[in-house]
Amino acid sequence: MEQLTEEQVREVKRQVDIYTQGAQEIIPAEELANKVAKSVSEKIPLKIKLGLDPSAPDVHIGHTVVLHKIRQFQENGHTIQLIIGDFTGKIGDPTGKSIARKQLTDDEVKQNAKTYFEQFGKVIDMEKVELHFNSKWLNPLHFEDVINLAGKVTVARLLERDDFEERIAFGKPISLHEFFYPVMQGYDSVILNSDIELGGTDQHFNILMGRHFQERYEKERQAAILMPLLEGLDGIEKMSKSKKNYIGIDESPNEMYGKAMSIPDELLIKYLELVTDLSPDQVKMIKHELDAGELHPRDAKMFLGKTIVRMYHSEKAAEQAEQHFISVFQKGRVPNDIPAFEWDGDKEVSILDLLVDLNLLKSKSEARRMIENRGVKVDGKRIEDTKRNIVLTNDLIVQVGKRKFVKIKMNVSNTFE
RNA sequence: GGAGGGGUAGCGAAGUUGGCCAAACGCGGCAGACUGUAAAUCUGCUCCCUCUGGGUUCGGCGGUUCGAAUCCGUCCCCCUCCA
Repeated sequence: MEQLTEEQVREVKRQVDIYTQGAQEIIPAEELANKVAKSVSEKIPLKIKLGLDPSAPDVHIGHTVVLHKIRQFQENGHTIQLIIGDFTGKIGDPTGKSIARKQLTDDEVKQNAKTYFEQFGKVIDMEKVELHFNSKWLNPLHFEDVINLAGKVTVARLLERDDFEERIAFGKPISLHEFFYPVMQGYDSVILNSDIELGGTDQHFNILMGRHFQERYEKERQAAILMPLLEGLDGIEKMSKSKKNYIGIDESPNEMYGKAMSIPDELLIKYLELVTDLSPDQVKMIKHELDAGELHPRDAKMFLGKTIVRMYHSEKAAEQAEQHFISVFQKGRVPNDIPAFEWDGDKEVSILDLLVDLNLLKSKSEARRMIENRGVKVDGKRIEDTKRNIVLTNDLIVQVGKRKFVKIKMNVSNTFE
């Protein structure tokens, strides 16, 4: 490699700093730096690989951790290789569970890929992405090719994978074809000549397989950037749809803002680093102010909420979400965008029936309990008596807990006076 | 194919000499207090209803009994060990 100019050295450092931010692990760090250096000096973009599982198209901000990293590479002119693992998805990965994951059809894969795209577009520039389906090169392989490929890795090596190791220790079965998942993923890197592969820390083993196979095919080995898995709103478990601890990137501004406010303080910096478009310096500054006690954690979190809403909606929406939050939660006012409920029942009903009919609570028993727990208000006044009857009027506001509101809209046909 | 263990509320887990069991306890969840929709803490709730009482629950079905999560029969499902 030629000697870099001083300016180029600075440029390399700048880029490396960005790519390193928030990463859990870089394997190996020198190689990443070297690759960037080479790219800068020879003005050739790096090929950045990201594999996608085509079976889970519900995108939440946990998924965007890796996307933000992608975006940083994009902004510096590198090439992004998005791989839809359609071949892998069609086989169906049982991954140790007794329930074998269902196999996806072509149509489902396509549909899921489309959903990914629409949503990914909010973080990265989809126009500038190279898209690959790995069935393109995996499908045509003959059994002989597969055997050859399999000959390039040892069983001992494959058994190093944590969950394989674990399953053997616990006497759980491993199907032979499961060994091929890392093999296929590694082979993808060979085909695409990837320079860097991105992934969550759970991809550690698979990404290293890419290095292994590239070496066996006498290619330059890719470097790995492993991003931490983002904890959800509970601060404990990994963010996931099923745990209901996620912020979906399709959610409304108020929901996003509110959810951001409810993350534990300990996660604040991590969120700023991993799911916002703030620069490393901006995050550092906030961290410094927090540590110095100059910035209230609540205010920092409000900034986080605003930033997230701004990214997925707009500056204006972010501003409004903040005003909404201040008004409703800090000052305890009733929000102004309460869902309306068209009421065409009787004009006077028991409070229990009302709560159930408005879908605020599931059963009358639950409604009774909620009242006994002092969690029900009608027009701002707490209901104490479970036997109470409510006379319904237009715009009457029924509230359960802190966050559930419904506004009654009297059906015209039923309004006699 | 053989031997054994088990299926209890969202989860984990007691209870199996029949009544005191709508079922301990923990977690989770919800509400209230305190707050910053954070954490910690405290309080209450957590099957349904016409609620100081009533109804339906402990894998399914059937039986014994005044009375069964607990006993018997049968079926379904899960797990472990041996082959």
